[in-house]
Amino acid sequence: MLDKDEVKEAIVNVARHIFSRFGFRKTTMDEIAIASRKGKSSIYYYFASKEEIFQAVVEKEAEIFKQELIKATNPNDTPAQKLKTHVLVRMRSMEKLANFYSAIKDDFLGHLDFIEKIRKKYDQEEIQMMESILVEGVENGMFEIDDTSLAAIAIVTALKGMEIPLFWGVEEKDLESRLDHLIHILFHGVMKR
Amino acid sequence: MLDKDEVKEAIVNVARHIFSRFGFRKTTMDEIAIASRKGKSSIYYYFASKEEIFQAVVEKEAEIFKQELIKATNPNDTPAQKLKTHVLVRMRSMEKLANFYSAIKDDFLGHLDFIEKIRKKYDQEEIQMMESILVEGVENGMFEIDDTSLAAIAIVTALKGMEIPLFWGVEEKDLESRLDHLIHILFHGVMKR
DNA sequence: GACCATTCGACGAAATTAGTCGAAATAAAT
DNA sequence: ATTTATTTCGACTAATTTCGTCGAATGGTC
Repeated sequence: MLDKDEVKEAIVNVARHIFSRFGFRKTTMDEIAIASRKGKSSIYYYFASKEEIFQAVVEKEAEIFKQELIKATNPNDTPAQKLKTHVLVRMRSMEKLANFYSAIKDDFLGHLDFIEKIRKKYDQEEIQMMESILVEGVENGMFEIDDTSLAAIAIVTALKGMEIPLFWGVEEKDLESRLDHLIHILFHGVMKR
Repeated sequence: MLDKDEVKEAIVNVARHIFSRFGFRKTTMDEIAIASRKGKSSIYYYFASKEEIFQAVVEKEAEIFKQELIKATNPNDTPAQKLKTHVLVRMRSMEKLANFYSAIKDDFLGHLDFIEKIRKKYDQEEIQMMESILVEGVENGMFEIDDTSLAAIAIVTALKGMEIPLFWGVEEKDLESRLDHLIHILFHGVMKR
């Protein structure tokens, strides 16, 4: 027997696929119900509204990115290696996230406030992850940073602001060198000479 | 000033993108109008109904496949090389076509007759292209076929029936060898020893 | 000006959809 | 066994969306 939260999660997973394919407006509650193999009222039993499911989906999307970040990071890596992994994962998932957001961009004009709220929360977590990498680097003597907190904010913000097209259409084999180049630009001031 | 057919084609091109992204049902005439930078009535001035645009889109989709086939074929190639190119282009575009049809598969249950009609027309053209390759091969003395017409039908039908998943997820580097294998299976009885 | 080709916004009838309601089924508790 | 709480569902409605129409406006050509 499935616990309530598990059913909710199953529904969110189904909804995630449909939303990311068709966007908010073009996704119907009936579709979500059918794809979840549930009656429509059952969906409303777990979620108060279409927006509430969507909110859960966005949250899940952010959570998945975070998990990928954690999974890809090897604790034994040097801080420099961790930086590279972080950037790599972010760039990879950026494409996915960009697809997701472009699928819904037409549906919300302006009032994306709750999405921004979720983003902000996960941005802060990402900044913290980044800072712990930087702190480790400083302790190791590999990095030279006065204010790691500020530096973490600067780096994550820079990554976030980075235009994705920079990486679109880049061949897999060229990605590595371009990544190195990017990291060089970003972290040149951080590494100890 | 644009001629009437050019405007129609421009609209079809716009509609093609929207239909292939959202399917038939989830694509609205207003969207097509806005994306075409036309008033909605103007769309209806060129096309009688949503289905009529869609029909034109399907036709265009098939036409594009045909053009790709023609473009990829080098007249100076040997018949054997032409066979390979034909199979390669078909497999590549199959993926695209499959995406297109999967986007609309839920919208029409059963009554896809006009789509089948268009397909049939283009299948016949493809069979003729195939036959001319076979005939050339026979004249060259490279192939040994009694009834080229029948052989062309058999080969194209076989290609059409081939499951796409056979090629999905296959790495680019492995594609070549798998293709050779397929061609060997398909054309073994045709090549002169 | 008269004529044709093309464009358009506004409108209505029909279809779709978000969310509700009451009830049925299922499990848990007494 | 009976009550109670949890979960499921189809049918319904009010509000929105959407296809296709209508009549008019625009602009070019004779």
